Amino acid sequence: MVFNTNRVKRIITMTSKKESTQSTEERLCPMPQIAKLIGGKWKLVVLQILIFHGTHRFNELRRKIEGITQAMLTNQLRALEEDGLISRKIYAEVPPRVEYSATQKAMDLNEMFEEMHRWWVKYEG
Amino acid sequence: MVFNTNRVKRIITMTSKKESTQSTEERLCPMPQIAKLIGGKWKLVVLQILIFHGTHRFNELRRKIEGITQAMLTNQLRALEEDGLISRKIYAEVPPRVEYSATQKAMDLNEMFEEMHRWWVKYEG
DNA sequence: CAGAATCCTGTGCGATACTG
DNA sequence: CAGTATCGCACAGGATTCTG
Repeated sequence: MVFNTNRVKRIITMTSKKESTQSTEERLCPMPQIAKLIGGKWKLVVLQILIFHGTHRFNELRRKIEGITQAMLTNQLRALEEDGLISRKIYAEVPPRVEYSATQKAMDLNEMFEEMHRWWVKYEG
Repeated sequence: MVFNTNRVKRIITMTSKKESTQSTEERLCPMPQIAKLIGGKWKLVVLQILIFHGTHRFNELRRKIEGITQAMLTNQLRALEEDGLISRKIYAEVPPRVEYSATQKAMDLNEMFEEMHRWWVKYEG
């Protein structure tokens, strides 16, 4: 083991409220549920942009995310909004303007993104 | 912005090798590719177990991961092995024994898991 | 501009049965 | 014990068209 064993133990302890009947899947933080929040092909991309590059309009996102269709972007934005990860602000203008931005809940994912990024640079960059 | 802006700037700088033609998706670390490595319904679950709970045999994993089928577990383990995230050690015994463990590459994801876990506890725990 | 509404397709995922 | 081998479906993901 190269990583800090104490930190690992602490995490395992934190997560094991009941010792006996629960599966490992439950005692650790439940990845399937996390996958629902940030899984899929686009959610991490959208979050990354909104977290690190600030508020964007719909078509700004669309242009920045190569390969995504309008429908998919709409879907992902709706899902993210439902999960409280992004906020949607509509301006009563003509032409209509809608701005998307990361909520605090999403902002707090930035540390995770940083770790993910360091890891990526180390092994795939 | 609540989070540390300097760190954010540093990350953006780190990732932008070419400024001009590349999409944001490419200038930041490419989430679609990361999703290929650790995405899907089971990979994070398997990795979490192997990283934080050490080496496991096939059926040990199977028992710990509620709801997974043999076929799926095999698939995910093969994929993870191909990506260099887990190692597979076969013992020439009867009955056969195969042990799976996290590689260093996977071990280095533990910080990301920790951040993910802190976030989960804060918002969903 | 920012979508809604359709329709369509690939494949992620799973159930089941069989094997060295 | 630790797998393969099939089969099949639901659903994520996508192309296209229409609208306030």
